[in-house]
Amino acid sequence: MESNRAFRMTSQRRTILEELKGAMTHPTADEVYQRVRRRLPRISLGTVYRNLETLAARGIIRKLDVPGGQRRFDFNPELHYHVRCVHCGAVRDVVLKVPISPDQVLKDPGGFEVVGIQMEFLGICPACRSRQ
Amino acid sequence: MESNRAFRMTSQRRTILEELKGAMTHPTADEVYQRVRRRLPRISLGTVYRNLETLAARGIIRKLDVPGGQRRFDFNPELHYHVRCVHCGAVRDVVLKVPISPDQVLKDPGGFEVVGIQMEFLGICPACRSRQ
DNA sequence: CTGCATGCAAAGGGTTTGCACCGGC
DNA sequence: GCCGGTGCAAACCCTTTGCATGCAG
Repeated sequence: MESNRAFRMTSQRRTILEELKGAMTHPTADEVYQRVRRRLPRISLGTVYRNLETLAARGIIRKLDVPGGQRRFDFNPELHYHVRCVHCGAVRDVVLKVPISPDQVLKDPGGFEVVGIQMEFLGICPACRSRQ
Repeated sequence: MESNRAFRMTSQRRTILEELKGAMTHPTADEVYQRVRRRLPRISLGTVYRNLETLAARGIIRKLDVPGGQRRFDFNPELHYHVRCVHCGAVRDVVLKVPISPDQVLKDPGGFEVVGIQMEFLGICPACRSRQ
């Protein structure tokens, strides 16, 4: 997860981190871009993507590869789980009763060496519920 | 899941279904296209996409929205789970010991009305394991 | 015949990348 | 000053769509 290559804290990178930390919403790259642009109007979307990628590769933030949707980013790099609103795509953290492990639930791994679970809950967020 | 609009069994649609049934690999749209093209050389990729979409909307096949990857299609429309190879992306069915429900594992849904789980196991497929 | 399905090609959305310049350290 | 980071724009990949034509029922 960590690399030894030099790592420069540019103003762009710092601002991206700050905005990501300030957002509880697990924003998409474009949402991060829009927020950061208010403070650094000349930043480019490419820079946002490159930084989110770099920060995720170093384990500073977490990349959420949403099934069939836009990628989102999470300031909290610790392993945890999410609910995603099936209407608007909003993502929020959830807490499990007990940790879940593959061999707890898996009967037959079909010849694969299982190394993890990708799990996400689907739901309807408060805003979308009241909107109906 | 079902629609009342007329549903024509064209040769393209039939061939796509047959090839999907014959493939145990949960192929991507392009993989289906390549297979079908051997039998119907003039078929277009757009037709494959449209048919896979239509068939999924009618519950005849299942669309697998893979996190951070290409969409895949499953001939079996029943709810079941998959392992995905983190190296080559191959997908295979797995069997669970017991069914899993959201409120079994979820402590705090964070205000969401939870309607489902999206779950996928990650692993290394036999082919990639022996290749290492 | 009717109107859904097709082939083709162009457009679309999200993400990545090549390149010359910029600026942390 | 070195070399990683940036802005810009073009390229990229996968998927969707508009349109005229084809063909199943």
